[in-house]
Amino acid sequence: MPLEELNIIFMGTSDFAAKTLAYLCEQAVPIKTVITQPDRPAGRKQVRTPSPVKICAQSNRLLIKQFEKFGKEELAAINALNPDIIIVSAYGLILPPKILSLPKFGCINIHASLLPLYRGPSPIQTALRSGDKISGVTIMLMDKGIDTGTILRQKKVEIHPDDTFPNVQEKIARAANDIIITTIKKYTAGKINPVQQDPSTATYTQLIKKSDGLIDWDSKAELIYNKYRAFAEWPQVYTYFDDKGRTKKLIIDEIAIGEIRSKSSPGQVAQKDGIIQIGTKTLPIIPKQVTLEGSKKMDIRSFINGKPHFIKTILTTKRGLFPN
RNA sequence: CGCGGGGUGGAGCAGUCUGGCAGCUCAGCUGGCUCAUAACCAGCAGGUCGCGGGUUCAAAUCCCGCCCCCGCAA
Repeated sequence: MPLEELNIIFMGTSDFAAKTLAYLCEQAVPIKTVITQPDRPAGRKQVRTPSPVKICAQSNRLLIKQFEKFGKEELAAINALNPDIIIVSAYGLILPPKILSLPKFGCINIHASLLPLYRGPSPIQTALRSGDKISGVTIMLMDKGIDTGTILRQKKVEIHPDDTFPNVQEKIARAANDIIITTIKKYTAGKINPVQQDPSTATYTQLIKKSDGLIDWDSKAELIYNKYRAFAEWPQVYTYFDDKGRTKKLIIDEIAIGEIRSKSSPGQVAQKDGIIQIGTKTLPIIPKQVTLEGSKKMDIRSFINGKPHFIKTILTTKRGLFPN
């Protein structure tokens, strides 16, 4: 069905969703209305900040609606728009089932994994943490469950060993853009037979908390590295550092894995051939960029210039729990 | 009034509590040494100590006001 004849609503909030919306606008797909989460307080000043989707919608002069909840009024408002189809991408809240049946063609969802793998809120991060080499995007029809709907189309994406969250997200968003328009056209023309997911192979992802970024040095270097890749954008990986008796949080912005197994015990900082390395259960971790609490992001060399006592300290997972 | 750390040569920091010559590591420059190094030796240059006011014989340091950066919280 030609897109021009469809009443399309786009629902989304995050950066990932904004990439799709931007593409749809670029391709002149008529979006009747954009629904995004209300502006939330953010940052140190707690300023109410518009979502990436809202910013994109504004610059494309689209109609924007922001609902605090989905009660009768809100549903009626959506119904009044007479949508033929709603495209949902990373909206961030679970939609009430009543919305799903409002549009003639239902709600379709863009999900950043190859369902039924990685259902839930953090598919990209979970794929990276698992060290997966393949991920992808799924376009599906939404039903009552979370990411359980029938599949319209999927596209695979390769993940390279040094990919981190931002560029994997970018790849997957691009894959989504590659298929979204033709999928909608074919689906609304009745040319796609939705395929059921096999629930026996389904896996689930968790909402990520800031504290998930804490590094456990007593684990394999590969696991720490994968965590760093997954959380590169948010919440980042961090450890605690005894700065002359004061425990401080140290974010490690950029790391690599050393090639030679070191004798250092987990969390032990050492300098070898001028390179700072931190012991793990296996290979050493080499920090390259760090941010100390209260300070700016800097390269490890600069950090050592100011705090030479960092070498020989033992990093830990808790505040105030340092040996000696 | 949410909590906390900070602004000192180009980079990262100490010095501030207890006022008294501007200090450390790195980078830079000059020369030297070495088969060689993110190595070593000798020397040089580079600073309105965030901004404004106050106290004082004397302020990076004490007092008042302001600006900016960052970690937490949300």
